[in-house]
Amino acid sequence: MNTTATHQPKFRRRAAARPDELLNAALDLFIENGFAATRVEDIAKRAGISKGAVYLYFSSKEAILEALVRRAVVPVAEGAMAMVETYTGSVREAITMAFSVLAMRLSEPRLIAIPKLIMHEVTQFPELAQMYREEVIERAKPALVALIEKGIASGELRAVDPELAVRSIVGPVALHVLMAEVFGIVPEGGLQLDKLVANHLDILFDGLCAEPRGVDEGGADG
Amino acid sequence: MNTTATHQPKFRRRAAARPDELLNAALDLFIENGFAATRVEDIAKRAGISKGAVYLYFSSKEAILEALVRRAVVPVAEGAMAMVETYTGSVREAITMAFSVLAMRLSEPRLIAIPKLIMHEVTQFPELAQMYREEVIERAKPALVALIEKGIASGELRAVDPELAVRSIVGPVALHVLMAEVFGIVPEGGLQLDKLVANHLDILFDGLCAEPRGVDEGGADG
Amino acid sequence: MNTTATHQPKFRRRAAARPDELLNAALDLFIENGFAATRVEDIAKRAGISKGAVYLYFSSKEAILEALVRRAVVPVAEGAMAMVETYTGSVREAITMAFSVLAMRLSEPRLIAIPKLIMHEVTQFPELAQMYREEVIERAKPALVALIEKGIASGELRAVDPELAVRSIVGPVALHVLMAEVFGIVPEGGLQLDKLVANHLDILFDGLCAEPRGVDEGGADG
Amino acid sequence: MNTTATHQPKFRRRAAARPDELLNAALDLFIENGFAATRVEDIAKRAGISKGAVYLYFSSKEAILEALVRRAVVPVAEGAMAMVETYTGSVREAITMAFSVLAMRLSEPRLIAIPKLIMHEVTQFPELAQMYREEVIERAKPALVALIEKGIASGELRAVDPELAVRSIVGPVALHVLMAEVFGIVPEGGLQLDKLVANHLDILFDGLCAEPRGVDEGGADG
DNA sequence: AATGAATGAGAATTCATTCAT
DNA sequence: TATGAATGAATTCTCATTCAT
Repeated sequence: MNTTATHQPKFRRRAAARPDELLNAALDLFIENGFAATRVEDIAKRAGISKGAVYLYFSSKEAILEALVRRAVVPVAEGAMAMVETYTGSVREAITMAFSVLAMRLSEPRLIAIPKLIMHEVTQFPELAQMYREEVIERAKPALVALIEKGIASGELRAVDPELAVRSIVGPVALHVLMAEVFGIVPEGGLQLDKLVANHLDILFDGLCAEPRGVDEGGADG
Repeated sequence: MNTTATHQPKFRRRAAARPDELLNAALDLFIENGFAATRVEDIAKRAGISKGAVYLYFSSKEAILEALVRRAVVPVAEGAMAMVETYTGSVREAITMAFSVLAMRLSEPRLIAIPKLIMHEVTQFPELAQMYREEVIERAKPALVALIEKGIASGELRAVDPELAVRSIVGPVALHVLMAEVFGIVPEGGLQLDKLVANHLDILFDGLCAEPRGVDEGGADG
Repeated sequence: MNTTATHQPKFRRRAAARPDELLNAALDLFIENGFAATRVEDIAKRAGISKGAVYLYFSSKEAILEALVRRAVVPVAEGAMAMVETYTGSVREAITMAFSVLAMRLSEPRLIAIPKLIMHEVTQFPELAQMYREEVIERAKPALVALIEKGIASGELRAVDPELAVRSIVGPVALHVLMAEVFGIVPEGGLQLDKLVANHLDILFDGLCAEPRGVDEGGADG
Repeated sequence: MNTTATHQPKFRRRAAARPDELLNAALDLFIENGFAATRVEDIAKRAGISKGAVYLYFSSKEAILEALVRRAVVPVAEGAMAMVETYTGSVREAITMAFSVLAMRLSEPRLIAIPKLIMHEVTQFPELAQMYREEVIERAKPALVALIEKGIASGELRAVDPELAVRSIVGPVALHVLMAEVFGIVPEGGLQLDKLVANHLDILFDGLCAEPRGVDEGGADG
């Protein structure tokens, strides 16, 4: 937000910081109570300003929701899949690495909150889902698909359908998080995403079946 | 409406059917517009009765939602995993069979609608999620876990973490449906759940990796 | 409102009478405080119902204003100038008669209130003025113009511009009322519209009449 | 905007002109949108200053309206009817002359705007109407009444009621303007006040003039 | 069992006005 | 003088729920 020479205005009250503070406050409350059940006044109060002041920064409650998603979407879209595209070494390593990053991100409550929020409000505001799809999913998915295609071409992977394989790769992690967030099904000891990822990658790459493999069943636990 | 000469035929006399008709109407509307945006009067109108009459059958709008979930939950919970528990033959066959049933169910709009609805409204009504968890998930999951444990014990499967493996099994399908329902990401030609399932089971059982395998049957296309 | 057989529903609360009661209440308050300063709740209270019930009958506050004007406009438009069109005898008699009717109408507070209301709110709701113009003015004016034209043709009146002469006929009465209503300039003893009309007609006709004049230069065009 | 190196020129330094600039801006906006629909910020923006600065010059929005009327009222009241009072020659000439001045004034949008504004806002701010009455109407009217009385006394005019005759004189012009301003009824080719005045005076005087009549019954009362 | 008129709490939004800078 | 961020009172409209009929 700052450019280089840092002695940012201090007069102008704090107009510059406000929008972000408001979005943070709104995100907290939307997560907690949902969009509909959150009153503009609540957002204002949590941000430490008055109800009216909110409208100095956002034209409506819905505009807050939209800005929230947009703000979250931009950085993800930017650097997100860069690493996958520039991987060196095996596909297995690349995906493993990607997952370690993904797992880390999914553990940050304020990041995972955005897709969750979209899930909740998609009925009322389909444009949010569209924005998320365009900015995040449609960028990340091709990167993974390309990765798989390269793996197949190089002979590292079997000839599976790359598009659908992406579901097999990402789905278990998504479900794990969803179960926790929506249905409150959390393993003892917390999400333990790393454990899930390890188990999942093991299955993913080497298969569930024991027999056909000559080598190393080794297993799931990290 | 009539006052003195009263012997109104009033074709509608199947009061017993009413609750179900109301739930059907409500489900349609909840799916379409979400719970909050659906007015009780809309439900009444679609069910062909008056707004006031709704309250003869349900004590509140929320009670309708709850009844909706309860109604959907019971049959699923009952017969659902029976087949898995009584499987004969290999684990691979059992899971494949289970998936073919699951895929069929997920294709029925009125069935998939329920977990979707819960996803949307869980913030407002956590008890719905709890009910679903208790009645559906907590019954289905142990069945699958047991299946995997048996497979491991019999040597058919490698020694993975059974709890987490369930995510690897179900996750991709869940994600596929979620992508379609929430983000509108539908493959050309429709959901094509069968194709996804085939590809997924192939990966699941035999792994993505080509090399270690002696046999490569080439995979994905169903 | 009634058709012939009169034993109107008495159940249905009193839905049939409500809109009119509401309009009456609204008119009173709009006159007293203006449109903007009248709260919907005030209207409801005066009509003896709740705020919410107002919206069962009118979709918005503005809709009330519009209905108010429309209601007032219809009957005026209907029978209003019929008498002028079917006059027998001299133009002087016809206009004199018309004025006696007009004066009577202008004395009814609830009738004069409508154009006053329009005057006040025309800036916010130009469509009201348009409606009034189309329904009332554009019907009444041609009737008077025609009357004058006939008078000129028959030699009873001098050759003045009929369109503009209408202003000379109606203007003084309008101004009299306006002065009273807007600026509170009321002659001692009340409006005394009859006295004004008598004086005005006297002036008007002894200028309009051709006879006493030796010369008739034909008048109006500058 | 500047922070440390402060010697802002700030070209605007004619504080003395500000109130008038504000009133001009306000008048424009009040005419266009009405008092209620005009925001203080709009006035400020049009006057080229900040919202807050408005309150350095006027204590409230209402005070602006009041000042507006007061400013308009003073000059009119001062020189307005002087000419009528000092007329020489016939009453007919004096009134004709007065009308030519009046017509000119009524054509100036910013002058006619004031009584229009009062008309619109009189319900909310009756004191405006009172001010206008006292300062403008109550000065102009007596001048005209006196004029007529003199005319009657000198035998130039018939014995009409002078007070009421003023309505006959001014009313048509007022109505003409009102029709245009409120109901949008404008003759083809614009207001054409001169044409109306010519026609009106023709009608007016050949009724007011005593001469052509053989008999003078004296007229007006009832 | 059924109606639909009526209620009233509740929330978003606007804008005149204040005040720290 | 001047700014513009901040305030908060005020008002429209919605809709779940009740109840007289």
